[in-house]
Order: sequence, then structure tokens, then C-alpha cells
Amino acid sequence: MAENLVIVESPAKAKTIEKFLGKDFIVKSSFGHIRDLSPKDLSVDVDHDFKPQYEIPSDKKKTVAELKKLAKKAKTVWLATDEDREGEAISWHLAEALGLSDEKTKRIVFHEITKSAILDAVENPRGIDYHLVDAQQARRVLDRLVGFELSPVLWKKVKPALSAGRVQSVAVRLIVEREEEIKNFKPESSYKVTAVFEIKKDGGTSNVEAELQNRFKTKKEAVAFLQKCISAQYTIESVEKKPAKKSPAPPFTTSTLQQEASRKLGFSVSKTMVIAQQLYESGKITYMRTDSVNLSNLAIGMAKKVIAGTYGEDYVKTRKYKTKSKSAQEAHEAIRPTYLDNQTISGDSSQQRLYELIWKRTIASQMSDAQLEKTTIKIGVSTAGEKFIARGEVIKFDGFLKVYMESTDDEDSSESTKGLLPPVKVGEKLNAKEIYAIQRFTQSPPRYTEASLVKKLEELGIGRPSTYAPTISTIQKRGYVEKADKKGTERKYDFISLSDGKIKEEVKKEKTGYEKAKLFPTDIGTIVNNFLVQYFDKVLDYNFTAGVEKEFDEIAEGKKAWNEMIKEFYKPFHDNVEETLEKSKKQSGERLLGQDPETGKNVFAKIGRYGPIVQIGESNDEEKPKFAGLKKGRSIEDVTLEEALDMFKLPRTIGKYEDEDMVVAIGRFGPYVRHAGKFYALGKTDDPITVTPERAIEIIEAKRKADKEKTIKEFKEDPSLKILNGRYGAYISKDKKNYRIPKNKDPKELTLEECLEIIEKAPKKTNTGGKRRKK
DNA sequence: CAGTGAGCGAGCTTCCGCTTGACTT
Repeated sequence: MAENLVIVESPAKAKTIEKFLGKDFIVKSSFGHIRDLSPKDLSVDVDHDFKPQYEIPSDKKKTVAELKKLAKKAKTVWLATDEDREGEAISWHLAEALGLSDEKTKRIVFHEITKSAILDAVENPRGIDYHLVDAQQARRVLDRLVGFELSPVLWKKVKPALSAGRVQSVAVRLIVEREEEIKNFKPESSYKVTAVFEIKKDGGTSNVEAELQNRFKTKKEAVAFLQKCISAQYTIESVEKKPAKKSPAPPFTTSTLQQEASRKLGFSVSKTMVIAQQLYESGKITYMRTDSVNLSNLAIGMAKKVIAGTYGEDYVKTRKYKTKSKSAQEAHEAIRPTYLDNQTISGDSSQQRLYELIWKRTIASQMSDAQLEKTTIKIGVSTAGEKFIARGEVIKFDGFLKVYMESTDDEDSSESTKGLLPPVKVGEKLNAKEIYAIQRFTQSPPRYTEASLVKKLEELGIGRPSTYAPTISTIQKRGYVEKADKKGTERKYDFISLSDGKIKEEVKKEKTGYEKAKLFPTDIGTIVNNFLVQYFDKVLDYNFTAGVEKEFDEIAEGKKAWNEMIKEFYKPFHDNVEETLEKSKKQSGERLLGQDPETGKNVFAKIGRYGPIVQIGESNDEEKPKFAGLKKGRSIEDVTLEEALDMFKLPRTIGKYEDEDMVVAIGRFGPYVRHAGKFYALGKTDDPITVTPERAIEIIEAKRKADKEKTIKEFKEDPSLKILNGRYGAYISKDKKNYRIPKNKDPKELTLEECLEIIEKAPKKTNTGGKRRKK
């Protein structure tokens, strides 16, 4: 029997470490935290030093019981959780929950999973750092108090089931405020002038584009300049050559991996994490939730060998990266391939592409700089003071660029840097083939993508590698934010050209403002945010987290008691909650659209119990007000009176089919046709106000066909029971309940008796474990 | 999920961070 029990956080890590430690050690995992505050109530005693009441969540009971059993048998228990605030707390909770005595417990840490690092850790055990544990308790309790006191304020003042928290509310704020900036943005235009010069080389001529140093504010100025150019001579005034270099980006952290996978592969943040998890579990990459850019010496050595072997010694440059972010806790290595000599792996295409990205980034980070030569040619105009500038860039030595180049978020960088420029001399006269002025517009700041939001949150020190993806899904699930594409609009611009001594003025058209998979605030998101910013500015402050992190550090250093820190925060915060509940009004975001021409009653747009609605009349009128849900894509902000009045034309009976009425309306899940007691969703392009009976019949028939294809088997004896084909394969449906079919049965061959037997044996739904489902 | 919305009132919702399966329709 093993004398030593080692406990780590992740099972994949446990497997690897067990190999290094030999047969005297058994290595198990805690699967993260094993105790937490109850999800049902506050579980913090605000009247008695904020004492937390911890419990073992139901899905962790089995793990804890097993660890307890093994711990009892072991002589020594090694707590090897991560060396950060959360990891230290996990060790402490383990010690408490498993009832470990100080004598038989040793705390060890390592930052990389290599044999030497682990053996070294075993040689240098310590005790649990209670100051660090306290810093975690402060973090946990603060988040609970903020979340569980702010959310109920929203239930009362805005809408039930909403949520607020230290991280998610700031994420929503960023998106709402960016939208505001975009709305208030007034584009300004200027005229950019470009000349195409002919340069004579031995034998032929080549064209070089040069841009005028300054832009013109008005069309008039631009035209005036071009007029001066008609009779101008162009002379090269200077040629400047400068060496430059580019350095590779550091290895991936969770946040930079999410950004690059989004830019280069088009992955959503959650997709990146799912794929990375698969690569980690199959041993292909190191841990994927990390804020460290550090590589182990082992990895650096491997990289050096691979680079020298593949590209040559000249391409090797060993680099140690330091994390810039202050909030980083660096419990792990950077994300890198486990074996750098594997440039590719087996797996599905997403896995291969993500792996390749990680491989390239890691290898490039250990390669030499790229050496460039930048050339700037200045060209004078005899009839004007302005100068044209031509820029060129040549790569003298490619270095890391051979493998990898980081992408940027800039959508259209108007840098007009060309490759190699032809050799020219100062004093040389040039011929201008064409000169044109083009009207350019300033751009509003871009809307956030999932990945650029993660980047921003990381910069603000808000959230952790393990929470970036869940936070983004939370704010979408709550309906604060939507991921959507935005259609571009057509814009006219001036184009004035000079060639053959003639000036031509044109107005051209371009598409602008097209955006893909960007984050837009919803009406609810905007209303909730404005409310929170107004009444809870302290918690919503972009620097709130940075401030409390500083205090957590003081607690970790033993300079401050954790419940003192919480007390100082809680008193004013709680008073503010009480005062807001008392004084603030219900936030409905109500906007008066106008009057109904038929009745003269007011028409409003506002937030209803289930989302944005339009309303005719007021609740103190004699007649009840009427309501209608807003169409998808429309908001309180931009819905018009005409649109609102249209919606009251619903429900609309549009005709008969098979002797039954077809009624069109908008419901909870969008526009639909109701026919013979059944609902059929309208298509994306169908408008419920104008949809024809012919189209409605088409929709009904299409749905019937789809349902038929979904049905694998029906039974005449019992029409309530059906075997259907769903997202997860075949299943049995009866009385609106679904049952899984045992794997060894062929769904097509099942008899009614067998089906009823499966239903009989199906485990009764219990609501005790884990999350409860809404009714 | 099921096609509402006022008002009445009971009973519900909610946080962040650490980690994977168990389970779904």
C-alpha cells in the first residue's frame, strides 16, 4: 500500500505526476474547490465577523469521501494544489474537510510539471499559508456579498432573475459605454493625397506610390493643391535608410490564446477553451488556464533543439518572458505543446489548428528578431510646400517571422508601407503619372468582440483565466449583451484625380461599418448598467477590482485581518443597498413614442416582465392597456410609433387552411403561425404584418415534413408514445417527457412493450443534486 | 421552455473561481 497520498487539482495533472513519483506515492485530484458557501443563501454571518458557512457541494461529496478514505490509510498527505490564493485555499479546505492533522500533512508547490520540479518540491515542504487562505476568504466573501445583495435590488427595481457582480457588471459596463461612444461619434473627413511616380530604372520604368505628408480638411483645399500640381516638377529631396527590428510575442496565456484563436481561426472564446481542454487531457499541451508567460527550462531546451534543427543556429534566441499584468498569480507555465518536436498532431481539424497555433507561437518566442530595413523617400513639389513621402520596408533576416506573426485588432490599418523601393538618388527628377485625393473618414472605436473584451478585462485586472469564458456566456445568458453581425451601410466619398494635366471630380460609393460577431448591449443591459452606475458607482468603477486586490495582497502578507477589510467595505455598501431600495424608482426605461391616432392614447416602449414591449394606454385608464413584445433586433431606443402600432394589429387571422384558421402573432420565441392548435415559427425574412396565407401554408407543410423525418417510430396502440430522433440521437417521448434508449438496443426495432419497460425503469428525476432546473 | 405582460402575492431568481464529467432533446 502507498504510504504517501498526493492531492492536486486536476486529474490529468495527477496522472502525469504519478509517473514521476514512483510506487510509494498515490496521486489523486480534488477537481478544484471541494467546499464553498451554500448557493441558496448568503452563508456569510454579517453580524459576527463575516464568518463564512462552508459546505461540501453535492457533486463533490463522492470525491471528498474517497480522498478521506485514502488519507486515513496514508502516512503522509501531500497537498500539492496550485501556489496561488485559490490553490492555497483548496489545500486548507482539504485539510479541514479530510480532518488532516498538522503532523501528517505537508504542503508542496511547483510551477511546472517536470520531474525535477516535482522532486524538488517534495524535498521542500512547508505548512499551509493561512494569510494567503484569508486573502482568498476575503475575495470569496466580498464577491458573495456584492453579488447576493446587488442582484435582489435588480429583481425589485428592474426585472426578476437578473444578476450583478464585481466582474460581470463591469464587463457589461464596458460594452454599454462603448455603444454610447459609437452613437455619439461624429465622423470627420479629410482628403488624403497619393501620387504615383514613375521611376526610370535601367531599361524600364517602375511605379512608386507616395502619400502627401499632410491631409486636407476640405475638398476645396484638395482641389487647389491638385491644381498647383498641374505645372509642378517633382524632385527627390532625401533618401533615408534605417535598420529596424521586430521581436516575437511571448508564449500564450489563456487571454492571448483566446485573442489569437479568435483573430486567426475565428473561434469563440468558449470554443477555444473546449478544444484546449481536449488537447490538455490528451497530454498534447500544458495547462490551458494560466496567466503566466513563463516557459520551463525543459521547454526552452526543447525549443532550441527544434529551431536549430529545422531552421539553423542563426534562428535561435533564448528568451525569458516576464508577465506585465500585476494581477497575475503565475501558478502554471505558459500554454505550450508538451513535446515541441511534434509540429502537428492527430485529432480533428479544430484541435490540429489550435495546436499548430500554440506550437508556432511557442517556437517563435524562442527565435531571433527579424531584421528589417526601412526606407523613406521625400519628394518635393516645385509649386507647393507640401512633400510626398514614399515608404518601403525590406526584410534582411526573417528570424521568427519564418514561423509566426501576431495579428492585430486593427480592422483597416491605412499604413501604406510597400515592399522594396527602387534605388533612387537625391536630386533626381520624377514624373507623376497620376495624383489623386480621396476623402477618408475617421472611425468610431470598434465594438468589442468576445476576445477583445477578454483583453480589456485582463488589462483592468478583472476576472481570471478560468472565468473569462464563463463571464462572457453569463452576460449573454442574462440578456445584457448579444453577439451579432452588423450590416454595413453605403457611404459616398469624393475622389478627385489629376492625370494628363486634367482634374476630374467624382463621387464614389463604398461599404462601411460591416461588423461580424460583435457584442451589442440590449435594452435590459443598458437599463441595468445605467441604474448600477448611478447608485453603485464604487463597485462599478473600473478600478474597484484593482483596489480590492491591493487589500487582498495586504491580507496575504499578514498586514491586515480579512474580516476587517470586509467590514470597512460592507458597512457603506450595505447602507447604500438599503437606501437605494428605499429611494430609487422602478427602472422601466419607458419612452413615449406618441399617440395612437384612433384612440388618442399614449404609446410607450418599455421593459416588461419578459423583456422589451410596446404599450398602448396607461394602467390607470378605464380600459386595460394593451401590450406587444418588441421584434428581435429592435430596441426601446429606436422603435418607431408606426412599428409599434403595426404590432397591435396582431394577432391577425390571415385565412383558412384545411378548414382551420391561420393566426399570425409574435410570441415569446418570435413570430409564429398558429393552426389547429399547433405553433409554427415564421422564418427570419417573414414579416408577421405582411405574411401571406400561401407562405403560411408553406411554413406549416415544411414543419410537418421535418417532424415526420424526426419520427423514427409510432405506435397505433398508444399515440402518445413516439420514438424520435433528436440532437443526441434517438429517444422515446411520452406525455412531454423524454427517455433515453439503452445503447445496446436498436431504436427501430423497439416494441411498445419494450418502450414502456424503459419508461418504467427510467430513474425518477431528483432535484437534489447540482443545479435545479426552472419549471 | 411555450406564445405572457396591469394588479394581487407567494416563491423563485443571484456572486466568482477552482475543476471535470453526467446529462441533456
